[in-house]
Amino acid sequence: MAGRTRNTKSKRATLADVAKLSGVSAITVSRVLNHPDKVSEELCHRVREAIDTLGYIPNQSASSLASARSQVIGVAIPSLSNIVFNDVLRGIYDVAGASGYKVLMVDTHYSPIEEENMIRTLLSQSPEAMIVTGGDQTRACQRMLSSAAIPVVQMMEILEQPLDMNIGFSHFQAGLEVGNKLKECGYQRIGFIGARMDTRVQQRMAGFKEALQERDLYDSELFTTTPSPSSIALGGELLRGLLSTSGGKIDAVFCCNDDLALGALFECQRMNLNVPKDIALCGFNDFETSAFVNPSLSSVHVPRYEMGVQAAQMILNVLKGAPNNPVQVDIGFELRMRQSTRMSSL
Amino acid sequence: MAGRTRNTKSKRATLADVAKLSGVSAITVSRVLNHPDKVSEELCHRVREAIDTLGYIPNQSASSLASARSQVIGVAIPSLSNIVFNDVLRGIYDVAGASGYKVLMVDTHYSPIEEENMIRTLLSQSPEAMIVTGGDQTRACQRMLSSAAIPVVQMMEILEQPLDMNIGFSHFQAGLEVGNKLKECGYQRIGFIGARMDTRVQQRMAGFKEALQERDLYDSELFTTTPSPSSIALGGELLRGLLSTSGGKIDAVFCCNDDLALGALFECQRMNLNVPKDIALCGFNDFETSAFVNPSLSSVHVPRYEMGVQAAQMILNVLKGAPNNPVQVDIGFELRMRQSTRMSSL
DNA sequence: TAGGCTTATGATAGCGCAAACATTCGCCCT
DNA sequence: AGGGCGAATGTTTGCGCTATCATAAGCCTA
Repeated sequence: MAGRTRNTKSKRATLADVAKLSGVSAITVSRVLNHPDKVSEELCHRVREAIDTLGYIPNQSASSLASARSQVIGVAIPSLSNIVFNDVLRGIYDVAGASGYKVLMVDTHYSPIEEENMIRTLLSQSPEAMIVTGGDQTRACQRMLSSAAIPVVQMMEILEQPLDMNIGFSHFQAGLEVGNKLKECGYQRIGFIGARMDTRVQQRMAGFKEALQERDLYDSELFTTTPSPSSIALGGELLRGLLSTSGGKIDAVFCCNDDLALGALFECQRMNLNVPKDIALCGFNDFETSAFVNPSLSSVHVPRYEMGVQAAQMILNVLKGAPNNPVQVDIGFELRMRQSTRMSSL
Repeated sequence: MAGRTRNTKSKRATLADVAKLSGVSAITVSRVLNHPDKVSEELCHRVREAIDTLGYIPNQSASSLASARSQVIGVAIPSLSNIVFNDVLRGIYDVAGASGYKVLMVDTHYSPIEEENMIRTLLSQSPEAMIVTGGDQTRACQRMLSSAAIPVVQMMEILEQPLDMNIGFSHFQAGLEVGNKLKECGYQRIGFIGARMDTRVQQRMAGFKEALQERDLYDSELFTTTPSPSSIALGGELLRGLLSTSGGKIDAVFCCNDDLALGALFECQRMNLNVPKDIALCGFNDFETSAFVNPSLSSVHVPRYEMGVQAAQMILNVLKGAPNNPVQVDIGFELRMRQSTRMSSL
């Protein structure tokens, strides 16, 4: 019905309406809402009653305009499909929400151009702070963010030259450690499958490659990548492709994320390949499924929720005027080696 | 750096600044941005140059206040952890974003009380429309939504008495059909495990129960529920519990969602129970994993992304003044029976 | 008891923008 | 040539709120 009756001009109640009804000035009503300690209990009570009877809801636009405080934190993530960002978002929402901030989130679809436009849109809402993903914003976008003169957190990865604050971990290092681990396990013909290939995946791959090169185990033929978005289905396809082009002589594969890894695992099962005997698999991100699937999937665990929480906290600290807020936080990662990489001999 | 230099008062440029620099009146600049067809090409160009050099970004609060149009659509979902809502959100974002609307999303944590507060907050942003989940808002909340006099879509389920517009499907019917299907397959000792037990899960369970009762197959001992949020881990636990309390005499289990179902499946594998020979499993929501896991998991497919898309479209239609916009849409569902319920005899 | 202080409330102004109305100019028609 | 019209631009006003300053009343101290 609401949508149907918009013509009936029962204008939304304003501060002035509440003021009139409760017999005080408008500013007093404002104070009841924003600084109740500065108003006598009796008036406070009377005003609140008026607010209730009128169903008054403050107009945040007017408030923002008058006070230059929007109570909004802008967040830009590259994808809503990727569950990884979901967990981070949840952390941000939980912390920001608890402090009365609204979160205005945009999805940049992994495109710096789109990111620039979306961030411009976000900035038009006068956010008090911004949380963005990674460091490959366009120059124009970085300029906008800087001249907005608000706290900015770049998250998900550790950057050499952050715009302002930064939280994440080294994807290169993570890839390197996975590579080292697979070497340690004694695998000899080690492959890689990657999808989307955004900067973070590229860094993981670079680290992984470096680890393999160190013992001359790197074989470019065993590295398969595609710009397509990753999915379980794609993981199966990439694995099958890798097996066929390499003549099947592969004993371990690092998948750039758990979507691909699970897809690869399920595909192996359908091909009657034993994991890890015939082929070992390692993923990245450590989804809940990975710990429970059989065989359980080795992966790199990242404290995503925690990262969102801390990103928001860094913001709130600055907004509250905390003096020595950390500027760069390495939240780390953790290799979780499970059955999918256990050597049969062990 | 941005966060550190907020004191340097290089105030953000305003319309007036742009107007002065380009030698026109403020309203002309406004028109260049909002109704460029009403301004001569030459002026348009000059103004845009000034906008670029000043890095002008409009103040949406001021715009909203002056024009009574916020360009914001409010969305309330019960959980960010539940991937189900992710897909819906994505649909909403894609459609709303493409039409220049911003989405302000809140997470109500499955609590009507919290929902009421969050929706109050949302309404203070003067959204032009709202999309909320389900129909169990508090009375106060429903009153707020109605008196906001904006289009409202309640989504995820079909409601008897929607506040305004409504899109979803019948969870009762879905549960009923799953029950009928399992009966058809010849299962005799049929159980149910459910988590969270929000209204939609309750409806699924009710439909399922009705289907079983019809042939006297309902056994309350085989129905296990918990208010805890669902997870893969929990699915395993619930299944183990069900097997132990029922003395193992169960041949099929309907899990209220795919998290639980996958957890149950993995647990069966660890207990060396053959699915579907020893026990059949059916989930709900049809995650991508469900189609690829081995054995593949029967589930109820729901067009979530599509639902988000259509919810947003219904909103946009009303905002554009379309005359006969549908008020209630049943988006349906589809049973996808896979290996986890295939009788060995078939 | 005067002076200064705090506490509670109010009056005024202005945040940045767009709606509404006003003005100007050139053009067409008769 | 005069009236009428539309396109292009400008002026004024006010959206609803809060920052700022002003005021009034009470209270303490010396």
